[in-house]
Amino acid sequence: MDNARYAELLEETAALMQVRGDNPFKIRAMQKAARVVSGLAESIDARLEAGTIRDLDGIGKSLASDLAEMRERGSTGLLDDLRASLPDGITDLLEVQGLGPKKVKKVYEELGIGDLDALEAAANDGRIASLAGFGEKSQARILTEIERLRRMAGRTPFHRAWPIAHRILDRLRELDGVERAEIAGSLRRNRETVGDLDFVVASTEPGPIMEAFSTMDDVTEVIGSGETKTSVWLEGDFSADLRVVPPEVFGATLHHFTGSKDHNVAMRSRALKRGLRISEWGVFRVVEDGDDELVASGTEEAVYEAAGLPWIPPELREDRGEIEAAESGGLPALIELSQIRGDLHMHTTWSDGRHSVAEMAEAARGRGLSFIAITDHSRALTVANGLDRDRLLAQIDEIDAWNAENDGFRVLKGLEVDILDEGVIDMDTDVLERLDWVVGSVHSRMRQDADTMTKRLVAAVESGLISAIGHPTGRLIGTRDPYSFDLETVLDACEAHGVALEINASPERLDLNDKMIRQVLARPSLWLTINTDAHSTSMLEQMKFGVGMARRGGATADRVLNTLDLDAFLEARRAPSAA
DNA sequence: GCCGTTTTCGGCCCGACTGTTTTCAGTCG
Repeated sequence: MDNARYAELLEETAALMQVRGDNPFKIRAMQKAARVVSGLAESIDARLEAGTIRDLDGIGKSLASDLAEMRERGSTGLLDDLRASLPDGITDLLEVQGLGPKKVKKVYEELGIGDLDALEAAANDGRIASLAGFGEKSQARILTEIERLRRMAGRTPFHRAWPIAHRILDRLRELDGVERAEIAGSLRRNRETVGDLDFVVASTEPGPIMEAFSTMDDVTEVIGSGETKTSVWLEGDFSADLRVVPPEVFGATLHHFTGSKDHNVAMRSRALKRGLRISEWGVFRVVEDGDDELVASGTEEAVYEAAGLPWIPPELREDRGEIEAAESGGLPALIELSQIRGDLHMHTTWSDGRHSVAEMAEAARGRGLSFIAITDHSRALTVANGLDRDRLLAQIDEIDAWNAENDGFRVLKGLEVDILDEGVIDMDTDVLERLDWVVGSVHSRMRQDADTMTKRLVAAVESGLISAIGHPTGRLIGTRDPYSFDLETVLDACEAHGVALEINASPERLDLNDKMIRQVLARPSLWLTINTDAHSTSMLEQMKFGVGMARRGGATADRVLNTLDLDAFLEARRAPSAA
């Protein structure tokens, strides 16, 4: 059973426990376990077998036996009981904004409502408003929220949220009285999907700023507005929160709204043990029989310092051990965009790109890179005008000619070669051996079963003809699931043959993701590469998204092949040569 | 249910905001 399934079962258990009204601390323990399991690089199965399951933070005696039972029969006694006593669709009700466990319990117990359809019907005929604690407004809100829930498919993919967030940020920064404005929330943490957008602004005059925010073009509805906080719905069914605070508390507020929630909870309970209290208003020393004393609030660095910690990069703030690492001086020096020297996956007009080899080279040089690899598609990808043998040979000549005329920047000869069925490489070996760098990618028959796909990828790696695996899971965030295969088995092969794993920086892909990056990092001999897969000069700027995902995975520059200078890179890469 | 720099019991983050309320419970992040 894979970790995601364990996490689902734990989450379902936690959700049902909420509706049943179980001890909130037990529920929190269950939720934490789900988070730990889903973020774990190694498999739960392996941990259970090795007897090391209880070494995990948040997994005690009871959860260890729950996990063992899940492995054995796909459920637990507790989960069976919960499922038997509550209707199937009841956890869907928790997805309705404004309905929490208490209210769900109430509508279920008093009206027998167990799914969204029943809730909608009850709201339509007025039964909700007649319940104690509910009223006309909550009933109307439930209807609009159900409608919204049915329209949207969960969290917003990063690549959709990012441009909108930056447009709003730019507007906020132009407003009078705004001293600082930043994006917070999961977008700042570079998560691949975001629940909503969060903005933090420093100003002494919140009123006009919140007014301007709530009347922006994109706003379809104001959800709420208080003295310091405004929440709105935006076009496209996702929400945005704005918090406006005095400049002297900006750091504490930015920290608070960057989250994650779990990171904040962990920070706060840690602070409590040191006689400190942390809120969005600052770090305070708790004073008995008096006002708590402000210790820090201006910058995030000061907040962490007051808590006895170094600043923790947002990408790591998920309560997955980063606080302990910070405490022991073990935080990784995460890779930064400025450390990237080359881009090893991009397309030109030779296949489906919009710009020529020379244009891509000039644009990359203009961005401060010192080398790129041109990796157009191979012939199997006919829809992308893939290169056959002769056209690739002609491109090689063109690149040689460009390099001969240009100093101080190098264009490497490459190919994004299709990995066909059974791992067959879609180009002649003698041509591949003339290339500097070959990205092997799967673009066809993606729905093969895990065993077939694993063998296909392993065979491609074992050919010796590829330098890296491109967008290794094939996923498109929110659109196409990753194909199923066993990453660990493929990594075994990559270790044996010196093949690198790509972090494809295209924001629709972000592939590998953070968890898989950690799996790669756990094997010290493996290299990562971070590449844009640019199909135009402007797309070269997407490198930052790949770096963001690498940072979430905990990657340091010394594990990323394209942070090396050209000579070191050429020395370290797998040069294509038949195995 | 988990956990330990006030250890094996007794705690477990914190504040803003809303709606239904006459002082606060519930939700959210």
